Amino acid sequence: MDVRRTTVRDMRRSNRSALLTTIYREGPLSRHELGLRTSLSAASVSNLVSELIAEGVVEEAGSVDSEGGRPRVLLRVSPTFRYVVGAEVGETRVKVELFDLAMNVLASAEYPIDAPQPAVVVKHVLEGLSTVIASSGVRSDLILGVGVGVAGVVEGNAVVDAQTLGWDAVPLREMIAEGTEIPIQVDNGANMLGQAEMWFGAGRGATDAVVTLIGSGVGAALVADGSSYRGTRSSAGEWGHMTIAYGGRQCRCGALGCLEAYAGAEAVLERYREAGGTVSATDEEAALIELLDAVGTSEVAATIVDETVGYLAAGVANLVNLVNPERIVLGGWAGLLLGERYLDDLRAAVGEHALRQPYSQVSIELCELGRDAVALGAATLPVLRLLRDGGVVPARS
Amino acid sequence: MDVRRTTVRDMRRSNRSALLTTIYREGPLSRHELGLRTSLSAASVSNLVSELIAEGVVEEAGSVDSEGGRPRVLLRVSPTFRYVVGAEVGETRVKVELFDLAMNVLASAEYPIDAPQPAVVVKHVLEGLSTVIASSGVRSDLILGVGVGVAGVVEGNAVVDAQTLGWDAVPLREMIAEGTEIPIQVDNGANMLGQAEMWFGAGRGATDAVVTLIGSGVGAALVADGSSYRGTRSSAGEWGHMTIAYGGRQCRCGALGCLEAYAGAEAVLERYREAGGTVSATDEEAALIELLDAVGTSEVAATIVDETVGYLAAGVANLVNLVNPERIVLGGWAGLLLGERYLDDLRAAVGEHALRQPYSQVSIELCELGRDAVALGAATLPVLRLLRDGGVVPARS
DNA sequence: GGTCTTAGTTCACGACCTGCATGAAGCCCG
DNA sequence: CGGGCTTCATGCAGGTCGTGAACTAAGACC
Repeated sequence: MDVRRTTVRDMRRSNRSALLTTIYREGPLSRHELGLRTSLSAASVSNLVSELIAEGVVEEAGSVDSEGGRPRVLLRVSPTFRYVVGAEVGETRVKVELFDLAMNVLASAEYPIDAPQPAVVVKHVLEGLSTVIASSGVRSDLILGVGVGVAGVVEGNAVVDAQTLGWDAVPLREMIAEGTEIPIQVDNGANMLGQAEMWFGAGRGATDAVVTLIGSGVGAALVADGSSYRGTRSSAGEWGHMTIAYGGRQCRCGALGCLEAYAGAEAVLERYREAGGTVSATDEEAALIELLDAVGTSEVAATIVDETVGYLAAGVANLVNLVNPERIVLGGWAGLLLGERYLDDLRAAVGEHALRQPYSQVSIELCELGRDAVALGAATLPVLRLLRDGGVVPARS
Repeated sequence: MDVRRTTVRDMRRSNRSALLTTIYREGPLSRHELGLRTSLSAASVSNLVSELIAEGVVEEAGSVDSEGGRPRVLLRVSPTFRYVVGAEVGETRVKVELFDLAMNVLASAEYPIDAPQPAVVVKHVLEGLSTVIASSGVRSDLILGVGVGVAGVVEGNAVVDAQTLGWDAVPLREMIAEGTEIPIQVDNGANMLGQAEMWFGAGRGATDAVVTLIGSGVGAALVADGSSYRGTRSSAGEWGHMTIAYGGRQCRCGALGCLEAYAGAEAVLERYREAGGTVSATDEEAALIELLDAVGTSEVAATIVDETVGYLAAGVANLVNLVNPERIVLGGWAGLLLGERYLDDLRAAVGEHALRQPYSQVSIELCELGRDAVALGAATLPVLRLLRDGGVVPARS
């Protein structure tokens, strides 16, 4: 099972955590409302809140008239109590951003890379960390932690397998941690983007959702009962290599008929070329835009795009049937390009593949944060830990 | 979120629950071991256990020599503390069984049905209940509850949609509850079978698993972090209608290329007939056996079976990739027939469709409880409630 | 200025778990 | 065969917690 709560002190921590999480997630709230939301007694709320205020985690933020009585004082998590850093490690760049607890970007640094070697990446992350600390003027001991989102499978803070980076068994957390006192957490980039959409984007309010990530390749982040589902060894969410066309096109993973071999941007362009279409752009994103823009004039482009929506719909429908989510978020840069133009077509096509019951319960939405939200999502890792610990910041030796 | 634990009394209930669950699931244990397992202090274990013993929930069961010290007294949940009933509502029969808490069958009743009308089913369940009570001689106020597994989608104890039974929006729990004082819980039959395999069959010990159910149709029960995953509105696990062959065979759900249209027993036999094969049996199960037995002599049969294993493997691989389970259990009568003969072939074929990483972390096993375990699984519902409540039996008015 | 309404706080109380000391029960060895 | 040893189990004092009820705070309305 999970963490056992046994002693009476654990209970307090758990209640602090519930309270703090509620304040953080559901915006400014009064003590009264907090009592209702957490089903704690007014006395306990008062008690805990005064403790949180004394520690500086929570602060009062104005008040609201109540109907003819004493006005209620609103509470919020103090944005400047601590700060967090998020880093994105992708194929082509390392991006580091520093946020306050309200997730405002205070500083940002970016380093293009061509050959993503672990040592180089570590150097850039640490360099970025120093840079954002310096340019924001935030005291480094006020930084809660650094979350790192990597384009690969992460198992317990080590990168186990990252095909696109060519990494295998890289102990990334330890490597970064050697260069700083600040706690490091490493996780899968797709999950981080999903986390960002769940907290601040199209996934807000949902507890059972799937955030899809359609770029050159295809992936997904699964959210079950309000928290990210990782599977037994953290590699859940490999949606791209789901067989949807048995015996079909060969995928770069080696198998036949994977969704990615039809709906990934690389595959879409390849299918277009095979069908006789041509694009002038060499950049994948520009090429896909070119293809999408050609739909009005080119029969071939129209067919390819139409088929792509169909394949994608089958993949989405499989998610709908299997996990019965309340929301599916279409994300990733290619997902965004397709979704902007064909979201309604996609929704309809999903209906043809999915069962009536789960289909009627799901809403399929476009992502809201664009492609650059990996660092934002990664920065939620230390925030999540803070909320889980009820605002108790572990002493740094 | 889930149930909030706030007061100090909830803590005790939660600890009782942890203790009782550990005793139930991990067999006879001494107080000392319980302390280690639950990370409760020895004093608390002693305290709680003596309470549980006084209430009759737990009993001592012999002792074991320790190395040169006082022997440890083993504790177990008293099998005769209470009793539970499980019922299976299928297309062709209603089956009711009465168990003690060790899940020994004490009495059983079965009613064949042809037209599964709700009223008839309710009558049979109630009749079965009286029968098993009478023939086992168990006092009816000692029966914790009746779990009912229905072949259809269940949302909050009401049957929302059951294609095979032709039901829609049947408030089954209320209907049964009108005829008895004993608490009723209704759930999906596939999930119940999954539950049975997880507790007593091939799923034992796994916390992230999928129990597949291959019969005439195809379904699955998802288990995440040790408990059944139901999705947002309880219809998760519709594995059979996952598209695996885009634009392929028409499924009875109306869509094209569903897994069920290839790997469900009905579809397999249909594909066999289309390919020119013939079977003499009219019963589906006998027919499938006939087909499987013909593999050695008939080219057509061999091809069909070979292809079936392939399609099924693609479906299983999709589960492996998407949810990264530690175990997949092949269940259902057709799954059992196929698995007995081709489990190794299936495992290998899954490897061709799944990613290396998650494939290496999963074990694919044959179910152990056969096809008749729905009632057993359903009977775990009241047991689960008992464990969750820490052995506190709600007073019946 | 009195009364009403709503928000938030204080405090005694009962309930809880833990650590430590103590009791229980068998083994080992002289 | 009895004292010491080891391991298991329990009783008790102490500290912590959330709750309910009484109480204070702060504004609206007449």
